[in-house]
Amino acid sequence: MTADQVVRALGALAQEHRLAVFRLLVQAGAEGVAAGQLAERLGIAPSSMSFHLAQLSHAGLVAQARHGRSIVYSANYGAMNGLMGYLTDNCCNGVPCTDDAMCADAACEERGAA
Amino acid sequence: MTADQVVRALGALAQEHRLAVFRLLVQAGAEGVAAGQLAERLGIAPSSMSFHLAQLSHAGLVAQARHGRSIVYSANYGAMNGLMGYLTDNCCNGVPCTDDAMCADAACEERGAA
DNA sequence: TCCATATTTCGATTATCATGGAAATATGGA
DNA sequence: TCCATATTTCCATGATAATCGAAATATGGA
Repeated sequence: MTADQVVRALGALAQEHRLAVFRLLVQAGAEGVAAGQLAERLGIAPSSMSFHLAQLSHAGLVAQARHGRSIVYSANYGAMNGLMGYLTDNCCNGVPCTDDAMCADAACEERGAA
Repeated sequence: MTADQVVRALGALAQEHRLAVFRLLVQAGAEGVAAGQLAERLGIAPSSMSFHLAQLSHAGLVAQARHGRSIVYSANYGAMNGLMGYLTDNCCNGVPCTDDAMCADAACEERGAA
């Protein structure tokens, strides 16, 4: 994952509505949620939701599939894990990890100083 | 960590120069790096660097300490770990973690479905 | 006190983001 | 074919972000 991709993924999640959308999609799992339902649940206009979904899609964080008249969105766990990996390396690289940090005790030992 | 704090932290990192700054600070460790050195290393104007450092500081991701005439910035690992924890919960909550995912095999078992 | 260094704040400019209504596109069913 | 539903694209608007030069603030030393 390149730094440019990381910036785009972070930017995609760095917005109240988009973070909420991603959380909903993660909770929904592989089944996904239709665009209209997302707009209704968050109380924003369909066109605004479409804009946000495009950003998430452009960042590779969500996948879309047509299902009848609806377009169903689902979370892309691979992209999220890639982002987490980059941040973990960033968080722990070259410095002793703190003891009370989840990032340290679990992830760092797993991945080493890669 | 509230959703609002998470959005602010993500937004702080979702910029080429600020992500680079944070990486440099993580590499530098507790010693930190002065504002002027950061600006010189990244090749941007001091005032621009000050703007970016203010964003990182406002998000709680960096700490600052005056050291003579310089102001030395250092990474706040606690805030970063808080962000990682939120994202980990977001990434794994309620769905079966994929096998090839770092986020899954290490962090999820550690934290459970909290 | 006076000056040089280090950083921030201010001001102006340009670019990008977020929003929703209106129109366009696509699908399914009568 | 015709219509209702679902979503996106287009358009205009207001808000926020990123940039840098210039001026202001703070520190240390002569």
